[in-house]
Amino acid sequence: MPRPRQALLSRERIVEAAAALIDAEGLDAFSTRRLAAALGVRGPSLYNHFATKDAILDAVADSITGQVDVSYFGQVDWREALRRWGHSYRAALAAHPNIVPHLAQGPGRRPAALAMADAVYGGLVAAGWPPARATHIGALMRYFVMGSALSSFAQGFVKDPGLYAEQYPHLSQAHRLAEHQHQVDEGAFVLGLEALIDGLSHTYERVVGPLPPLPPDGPAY
Amino acid sequence: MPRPRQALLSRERIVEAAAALIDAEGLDAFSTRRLAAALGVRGPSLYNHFATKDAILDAVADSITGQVDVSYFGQVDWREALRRWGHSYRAALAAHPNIVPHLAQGPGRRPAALAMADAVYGGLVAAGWPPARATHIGALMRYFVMGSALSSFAQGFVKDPGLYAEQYPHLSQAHRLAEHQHQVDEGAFVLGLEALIDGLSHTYERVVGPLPPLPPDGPAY
DNA sequence: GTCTATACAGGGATAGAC
DNA sequence: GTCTATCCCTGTATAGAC
Repeated sequence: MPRPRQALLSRERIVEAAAALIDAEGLDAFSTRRLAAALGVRGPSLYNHFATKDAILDAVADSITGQVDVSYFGQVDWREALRRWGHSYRAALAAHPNIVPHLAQGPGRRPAALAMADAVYGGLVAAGWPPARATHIGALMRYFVMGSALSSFAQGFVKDPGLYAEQYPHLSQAHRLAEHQHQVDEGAFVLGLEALIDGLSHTYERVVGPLPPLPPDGPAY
Repeated sequence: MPRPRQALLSRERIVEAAAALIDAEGLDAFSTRRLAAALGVRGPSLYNHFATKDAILDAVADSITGQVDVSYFGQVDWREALRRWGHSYRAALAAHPNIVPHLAQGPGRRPAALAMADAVYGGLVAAGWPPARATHIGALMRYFVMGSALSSFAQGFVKDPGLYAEQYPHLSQAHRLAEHQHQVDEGAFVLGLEALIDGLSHTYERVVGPLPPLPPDGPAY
């Protein structure tokens, strides 16, 4: 099948198939040859569209980051924007847990990651945060969401109860955690996110000035 | 060199050499053959001491987790213990940034990680936290420290200013960040850690009861 | 029980033909 | 723009020497 008049591959098709393969079989199963096979093509053909395997992974990561909603910044109070961004960010990663390990390794040159950082930074500065603090808040939120996604989708505690009995007295019930891992992850994430927002609100009042009370279920303001 | 009367290898020597190799050349350069060469031995010899390459990585990861100091729990106020644990945890990871990506993928069966989780959980419960919340707090702190270590030691923003100009209006100064990445990481980590502790203190007061004021530089209590 | 030699299947990436 | 052929490197299974 040499040189069809209509190109078989495109960056979009490759990214799409790569995401599907990683979602279905994990990062380890993702090889250039397997990806090519899924596209009805031979391995080296991919190199006409991407320079390296890593570039393909970056593109997949970026397409996921692009799904994070940062539109809240500038529309609602920064506390609420932070909350919604955190949930949207985590949800985007949760939809593709298998590439989170790659995603976590830095914004690098991925445009969507930079656009996200830009929106968050701009929104916080517009809300009154000093630029240096705005940078810090964007970073620490990323830390928290990334760590949460990574740790959550890695299998946490092992199922075997015998592993824990006696050795780790306080964790004797830990095998139960494996069954409820999802609830734990969710609970830990929400508790941490709310604690962060609460703590940052106090920092804001110390550094910038008083904050308006949040309406219980108010419209954008 | 067949069968020396004194064994060349031991689990300790392997773990030590593996950590050194990873620190020096990164996770990618870590192959069984290269590790064996560093130990004056051939690749397959390692399999007399570890079942898989991954088991070696787990052992390295565990030895690093083992350096985290959790002795504060039960000795000082839980807020202060959380603070010191966070710093110790992060420092341990910062000393070996290159294996953090592996470390981040779940406590799995690594004894030191379990011992750490046990100590934290026990300390928080002893301090009055309900068990479910104690679990959540241990998890969310791990999220934050892991995310921080991962994102920090991944190269964050790229050095090239041209990449940012125009495209991301608020980040136009971002190339400066690359130069000061370390300060940003440190500042973001401290800001986030303090916000978390502050926010959790309020949760404690809502859920458990009043907290004693912290002495400015007090002894253990 | 500890090492060496050998071998295999699979990986990422390149060169050159069509 | 895709192919084939090829290179070198990887993890690890196995068999045998001591």
